[in-house]
Amino acid sequence: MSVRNAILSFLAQRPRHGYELRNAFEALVGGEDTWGVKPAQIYTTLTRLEEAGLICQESVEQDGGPEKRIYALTESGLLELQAWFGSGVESEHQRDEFFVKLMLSLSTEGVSPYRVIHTQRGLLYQELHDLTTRRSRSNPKTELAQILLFDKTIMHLEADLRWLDMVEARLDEIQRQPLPEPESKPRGRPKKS
Amino acid sequence: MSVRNAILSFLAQRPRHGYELRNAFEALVGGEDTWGVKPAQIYTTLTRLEEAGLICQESVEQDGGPEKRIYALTESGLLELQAWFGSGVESEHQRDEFFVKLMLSLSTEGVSPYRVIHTQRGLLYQELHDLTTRRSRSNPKTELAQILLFDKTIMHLEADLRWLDMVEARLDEIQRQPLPEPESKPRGRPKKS
DNA sequence: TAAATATAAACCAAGTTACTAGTTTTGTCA
DNA sequence: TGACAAAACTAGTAACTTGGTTTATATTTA
Repeated sequence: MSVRNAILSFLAQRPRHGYELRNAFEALVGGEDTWGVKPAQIYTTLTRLEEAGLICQESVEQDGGPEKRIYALTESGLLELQAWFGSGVESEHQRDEFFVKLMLSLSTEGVSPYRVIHTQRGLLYQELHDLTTRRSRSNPKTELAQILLFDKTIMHLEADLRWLDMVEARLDEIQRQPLPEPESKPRGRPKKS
Repeated sequence: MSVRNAILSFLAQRPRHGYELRNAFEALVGGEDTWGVKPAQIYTTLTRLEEAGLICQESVEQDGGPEKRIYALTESGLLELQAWFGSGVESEHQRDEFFVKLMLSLSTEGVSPYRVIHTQRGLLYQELHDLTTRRSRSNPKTELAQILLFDKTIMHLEADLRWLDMVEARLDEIQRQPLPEPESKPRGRPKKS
């Protein structure tokens, strides 16, 4: 979704071709190691946007080298973009992979939930360390936006670590509660009872 | 990925058929409004897992009604599952849609970044309110796991809100910094230096 | 007929792997 | 000095994977 809308937004500034869009995006998010977007993704997204009528091919340059398909925003593309800016970004509510893993580890024999937590904590600390290092290497005079993005991720990692401690402390309690295992219900409309 | 691995984990307990797996998953994550998984996703995932050789059809029950394809875990499926439990869940590092939107709003005319922040804050407060309500309606004697999952999401939302304030306070500063227009890299073979 | 179990086929959107092919610059060697 | 290979950039295509949705189905039972 981000890449898609970013393309629309760049094309709202002026018509561009695929490679130009890729560079613009990478510059915006902070380069390869932050959000490396592969060239192919730009082009597949462009064709999908064109199919949807949100952009159109304006012209094809060919100054000696390979072709440059120049895309431009259509009216409906502009509307879509404005709708995006006007709406909020919903969080991935409750779809937490680690939570699922932890719950499953409680009901799977041969797997220790404490070990699962331990492993996860190790990974989180690792990621936290990497990010703080990279954050401290950034220049606040020119890369403030990047630093703020680092801060956001760091805050999330710290929250995850606090949560992990919380869960670990109450794991016995969770384990004592009945596991939510539904038995297969009988076929057909349920009895009125 | 979660659904996929959850299926493997359920099949590790005992062989089951599609609908049974769906019920097990919904019971685990807490029902429709938390993580509604459509039946079709279970079946598509099952066929993909079978193609990958991680599960196999053990038998087909047919007690009068429609067939029930019973799936079982294979050895390589068990290995895969253990690998999953043994590894950590990596966070979606730095791929933040709202950050992209905010940055784009700075360089798109006709869009106010303050408005974008305002809208997002409204949505976050809304989500926070909904979650705290639902959390308070849960029973800690029987749904402790669910409550902890609510807590995790709530902690993330709170972090997002704090971050939003932080960013808003420094928005002028960000705006004064040069927009990261893509720097064109030097072409050709790099100098030996 | 209403409501539930149980499954299948077709499709979709985001993103990846692997590839082609030309361009520009630098390094090196005969 | 001239030829040429090496390395990186520019620009794009095709095929595939993955996670998920839409829609349609048949069956059972109150």
